[in-house]
Amino acid sequence: MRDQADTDASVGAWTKRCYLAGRALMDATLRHYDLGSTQWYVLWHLAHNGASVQRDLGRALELERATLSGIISTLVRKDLVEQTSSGEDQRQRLLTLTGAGEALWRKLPDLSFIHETAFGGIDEAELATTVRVLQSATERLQTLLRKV
Amino acid sequence: MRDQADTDASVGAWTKRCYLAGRALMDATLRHYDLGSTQWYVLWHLAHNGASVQRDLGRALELERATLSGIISTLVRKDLVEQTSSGEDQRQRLLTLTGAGEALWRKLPDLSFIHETAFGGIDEAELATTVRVLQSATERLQTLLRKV
DNA sequence: CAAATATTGTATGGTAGCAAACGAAATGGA
DNA sequence: TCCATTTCGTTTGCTACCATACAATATTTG
Repeated sequence: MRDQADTDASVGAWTKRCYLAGRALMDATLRHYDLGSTQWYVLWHLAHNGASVQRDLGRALELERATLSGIISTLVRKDLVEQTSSGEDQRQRLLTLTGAGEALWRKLPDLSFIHETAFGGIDEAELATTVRVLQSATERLQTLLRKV
Repeated sequence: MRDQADTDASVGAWTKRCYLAGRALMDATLRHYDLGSTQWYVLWHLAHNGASVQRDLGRALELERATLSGIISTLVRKDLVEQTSSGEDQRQRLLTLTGAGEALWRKLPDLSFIHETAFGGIDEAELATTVRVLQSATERLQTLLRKV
């Protein structure tokens, strides 16, 4: 018998559900192409905006340096992305799609509707409020903890 | 100079932002106690509901078997949770807080407001719709991909 | 200019999550 | 009863995320 994944354990409350459900959907689709969802975002950005310095890509996709660094290294290992030094600033790395990367991108089904469903439809005002509440709560707690 | 974490890289779109922001807040607070946010949820459940079979805990917190298994093993390693065999079903493991686990729980600040802010206030109808859309999209894509 | 500081990317180690495969135990049907 | 199936927990291997620390390079300041 096939030992398939549990279906009784979906994910927690709604932000978690929407976030992880969207990721799960993308992952399920991208598994056929041996790609992760964040890897897809990187290819997406490079395919639409052309070569990019790693720093800028990180800001655009709102990923931590360290996180992006890992993602990029696996994409380089898969020969989908190339990392060259950008002439100007010797610290920066310029990212470009390789031929294989462009070929794969053209083969991929259009996932932007997933992106929209899972991550779109944002109520920016509500988001801003939530984030502000969380931030001030963090600060209060941090202050309290420092005193202990 | 202190090499602190980037602050320019918050997280992506709003589900991601809310989900990860909530986790980040809990993690920042719990770091002082060497606890992760999901570990906190486990202690929380055990402290409020008493001993629990691992299967039931998994369903209550909506965690995958494999995910929970890992979490439990680190909590056992930290001697906060005990895993005994539940008399009836020899496959099941009964989880209880150890003395150290209860002591730690009593020391922890109340994080339920974070839980509420980050994960509460769910519009269940909207959630259900979103999840349904995502699921049918998954199925459509899976079918398409199987045919290729 | 030299020294202090900031920025960029990398590496390490941790948490959290999922899929797949496995053993052990329970259950259901022929 | 016996065999197939299901359930429960674990393990392995992967993605993704963060914090921390570090080297290398830029930039700012004295």
